[in-house]
Amino acid sequence: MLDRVLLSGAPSPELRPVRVASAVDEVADRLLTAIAVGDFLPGERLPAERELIRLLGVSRPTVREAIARLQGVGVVEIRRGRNGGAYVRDSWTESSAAAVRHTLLPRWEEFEQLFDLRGLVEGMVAATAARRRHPRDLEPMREALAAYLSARTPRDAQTADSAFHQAVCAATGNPQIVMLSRDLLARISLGFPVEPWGKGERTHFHQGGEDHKALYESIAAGEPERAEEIAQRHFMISAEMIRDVLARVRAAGES
Amino acid sequence: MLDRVLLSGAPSPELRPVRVASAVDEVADRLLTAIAVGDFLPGERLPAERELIRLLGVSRPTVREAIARLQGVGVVEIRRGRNGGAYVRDSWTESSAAAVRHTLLPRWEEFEQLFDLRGLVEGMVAATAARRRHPRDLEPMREALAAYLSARTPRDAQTADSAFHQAVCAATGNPQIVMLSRDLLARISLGFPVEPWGKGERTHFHQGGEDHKALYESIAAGEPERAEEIAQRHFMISAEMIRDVLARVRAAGES
DNA sequence: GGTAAAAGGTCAGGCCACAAGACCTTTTAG
DNA sequence: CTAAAAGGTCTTGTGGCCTGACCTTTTACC
Repeated sequence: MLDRVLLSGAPSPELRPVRVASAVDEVADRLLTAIAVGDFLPGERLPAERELIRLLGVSRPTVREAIARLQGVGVVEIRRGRNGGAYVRDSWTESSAAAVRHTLLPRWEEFEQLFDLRGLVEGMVAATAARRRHPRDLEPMREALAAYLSARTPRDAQTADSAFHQAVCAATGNPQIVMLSRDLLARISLGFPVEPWGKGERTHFHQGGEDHKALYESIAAGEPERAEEIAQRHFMISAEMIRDVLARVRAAGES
Repeated sequence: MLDRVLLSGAPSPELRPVRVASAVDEVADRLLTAIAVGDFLPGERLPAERELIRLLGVSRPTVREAIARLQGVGVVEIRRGRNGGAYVRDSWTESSAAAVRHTLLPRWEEFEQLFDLRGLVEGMVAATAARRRHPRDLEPMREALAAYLSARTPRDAQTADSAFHQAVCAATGNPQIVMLSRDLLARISLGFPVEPWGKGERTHFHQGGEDHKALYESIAAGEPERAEEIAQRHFMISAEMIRDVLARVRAAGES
């Protein structure tokens, strides 16, 4: 009802102007999402152009322009010759701080809402996983947890962290939930690497380990309320860290 | 991890083939969604072509082809002359039963997952609304509830129902939640009208009234657990009805 | 150390969906 | 009866994308 007044007389929110996503837009978005979600970690190489053509089903110029955009924002670095390709840059937040300021800060309110939503959804996911958990679902969680606790490098920790949360989602037995969780992660991470934890945040890192352990136990024990509470708090802290990073970026931009 | 094996060697789910949505696809999808969500009820007329051009920012041939598709599936009926336009057909499920069978049945598993997800999400929404409710948020809910209880025609009930659930979402204070809820509704309703309740389902209708009343009261009283339980059950029942309708369609198709 | 393979870099030609705009036809309110 | 408001039709122009061939750079491997 309110929409009808707010949106310039449009009888439905669906009738807002259409933004025909071009193929280049789509590919650039996909690649950026894949990087943000952690499918390609800093230092790793994206598939070769001709491989991406095959995977994505688009032409080479399209892929090239998409990659050129990522390069333009400082997300990847192009190397030529054999073993060349688009390499994800280390800690690309710093190099693209300017881009972050221009892209993210104006939409900050939206990000706060997304943080909130993600906390709620992941809480719900954890509770549901605790209710429906099946013995065979616990196995991957145990594995990921072990990998996380024994991780030496931030990269390993990140991979294990991702695997763990994915395992929790999978334990709900609903693929749509996995997709929703992944989508939220992508929308939140579009501006910065998955876990923007520099060297100083190792402490949180370990606290995160406690969180993961407690979350696993509450799910394994079938305690929905506890699982929900832990997950929600966990993702709140995660959001808090990103806020800190952003605050630093903002400060750096104003100085 | 598993994805890397399952998806034909793709290193990331984001690298599946791109489907560049054409402008026509997008517009047709928007219109169908708007109808499915109940922004345009049976018997009502869509905005005129030239109006849609203005709203959607696309060219006339594009709008025309999109509308032609809706006509092709039997969703709208075109009338010419003054006061002409695309009118939403009454009970278009029946007229397009064949389309339903070909479109929906193959994806039935996905729909079951969406029903499940919707129940969980709406439960979470209700609980959150109960926790965060603000006096000014309760007003629209009361209004919609009153409208629902005093509705004479199914159409009025439908409008009020939609307004009520939207008000609950709004009470969470998070616009992203409103969008998520709307998106889920759209994805579920894409095949059939919002509330596929024929004359025989009036009983459920009334029970729905009880649900709405109880939901409002638990939110107003600030009882998250009760609100969550009511909402979840409410949407489970809703899903059950759609299952019934589909079962009937399937039976009609096999006979 | 040479060479071929594997990557990125460049370019030209052709196609198709879409945008813009003018104009025709049908219906109906007034 | 007439003009307005709708859908129906057509033409023309353009931009984005695909195809495909070829060039350049680097490096693994013989």
